[in-house]
Parts: sequence; C-alpha cells; structure tokens
Amino acid sequence: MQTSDLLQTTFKQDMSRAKLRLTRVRQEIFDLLSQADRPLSIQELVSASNRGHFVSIYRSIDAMHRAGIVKLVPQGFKNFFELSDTYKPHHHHATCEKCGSSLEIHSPELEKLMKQLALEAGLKPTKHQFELFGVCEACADKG
Amino acid sequence: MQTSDLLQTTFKQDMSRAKLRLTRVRQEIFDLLSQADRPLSIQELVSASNRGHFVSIYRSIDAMHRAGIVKLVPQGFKNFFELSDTYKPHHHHATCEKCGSSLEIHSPELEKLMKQLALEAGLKPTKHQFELFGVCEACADKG
DNA sequence: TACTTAACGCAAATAATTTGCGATAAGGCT
DNA sequence: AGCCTTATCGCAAATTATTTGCGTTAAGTA
Repeated sequence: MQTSDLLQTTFKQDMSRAKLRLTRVRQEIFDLLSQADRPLSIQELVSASNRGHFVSIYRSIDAMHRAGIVKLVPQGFKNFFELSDTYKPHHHHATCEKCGSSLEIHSPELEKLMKQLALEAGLKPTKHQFELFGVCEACADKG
Repeated sequence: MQTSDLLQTTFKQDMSRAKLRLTRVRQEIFDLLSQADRPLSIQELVSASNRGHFVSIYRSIDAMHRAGIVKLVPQGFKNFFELSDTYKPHHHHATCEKCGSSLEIHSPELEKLMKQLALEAGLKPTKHQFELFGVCEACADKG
C-alpha cells in the first residue's frame, strides 16, 4: 500500500500549502485513490478504509477537494472522486453501462475543442466534466 | 403556462407509449421543464409546483426519466433535469461558476468527436455527459 | 357514466450528509 | 526527544435527501 515517492512528496507539499495536516485518514484516502484504476465513491472509500469512518472521510474528501487534490467525477446519479490532474494526467472516462468497466480517454482534440467552446460562450474556462457511456463489445455479445 | 401543441402532443404519445398516465403532476413537471431556460433540480421543481409534493415529484421524475422523456444533467454535486433531446435539440451547457448563468452549447464537432472517441474505446455509444465551467466576463470584471 | 387500477399524498422508514463537541494526534518549537 | 497548540478524529445526534407502505383519488377505457 505505498504510493510512488514523487507523488507522495507532491501530496505532502500540496497539503502543507493548503494548511492541511497530513493525517492517517487523509493519507489512506490518497493511497486508495492513487492505486485505484477508476474513480471511487465515498462508500467505496469508507469500506476500503481501515481507519476512516464516514464522518472523517466526508470531511477529508471535502478538504482535499477544496485544496484541489482530488476532483469530483459525477457519473449518473452518483458522485465519484479521483486524484486531480497534478497527480494523474488529465483524462476522461468511457464507461460501459452494463458491466461498469471503464477506460480512460486521453484526447488533445477534445481538450482543444472544450477550450474553444468555452471562449465562444464568453467564459474563461476553469474546468469541464465529460463522461462517455456506451456498451462494450463483451456486453453487446451477451445480449 | 401552456406548452406548444406539437411538444404537448409528442409528450402525450410518449407517455402513453410508456404506459404512464398523464397526470396533473406530470403535466406540471413537463410544463415547468419546457419553459425553463436551464436544467431544474428536484427542489426547484417542488417549490415551483403548485400541486406536487416531494414524493410525487420524485416518483414522476423517475418514471419520466425511465421513459426517456427527461434526462439527467449532473452539475457539480447536484443533479438537474431537463427535457430529453426529442423535445429540445441536443445540447450541452457552459455555466459561469460565479453567477450560475448558463448558456447552451450546440456543437456538431463535439458530437462527432464524442462518437469517434466512443468507438476508439470499443463502446457502442449510448449517451454522454458534458458540462463546461468557467467565469463569464461580467464576473471576471467584478473581480 | 361507471370501472379498474396507476398514481397521488400522507406518514413513516431508510439513507445520505452535516454539525457539535470532547478526545486525540500532527506539526512546530524548544 | 518531549511539550504545546490546535486541527482533525470519531462518537452521538441533527438535519436533509430519498424511498416505501398504504388507503384515497383520479386517469384512461368501455
């Protein structure tokens, strides 16, 4: 359960910059998110955690979110979290509606287009949410 | 508080096709959504509604969502609803983080790119969520 | 107009999230 | 290393959001 040293160092710096203490619960959240290959929900964090209880996870995730360390990924009716772009290259998700499997999307064109659309709308772009849904081949075969 | 006849007729047909009764509450939700210039939350629907109580709005929105009449628009931590593409041309939103004002985005390039990305990910595309955030000029000026 | 039953709306259960507060431990300072 | 200060934890409890049960009402059909 150890995160790479570089990420760990950045994490420590970011926490300190935000005047947040690097507690066991927060370290554990960070480790869980950095090892996950997809965004995790609060529930998943709680049940995967050894130390944190609901309340602490809520408060910690909130603090880390405000500090820009984790970001929100809304999928359907539920919210998920993952490490922000500083820790994980900026990307989006292509998710199968049937089995829930999820692939990362890395697309410079998409990012360029987003920026352009924001400007056309008269907005100085800050962020965007983008989630792609469909049915993967395995599930399509099954029926 | 009347919706255009064409939309109203389509609505009636869609409801009947889904074996859903066109009740007062559901009619009111439909009217509110078709007159709104942005997605509405459950809370907004309830307080704008004369007849519906929380429970009915929840159940009706759920039924209309499953019938494909309304769609989910997650923005940040909250969920909003608007009429689906049958009633309102497919679009996305560019929202100002400060004042909450929201503009519709219509972009064929974006849609084409989405489809392409889905295929590259091995998914038969069903839907996508896309929300753009930034700061509008008025808010940027204020500081 | 009468009949059948889906949907309403009340009450109450359950789930999700937030708040208050005393106890604990992170981080800075000897 | 040990001490101090105070942010954070974790419990209990409040608040808010959502779902369920059930008798009543009204939409759709003949």
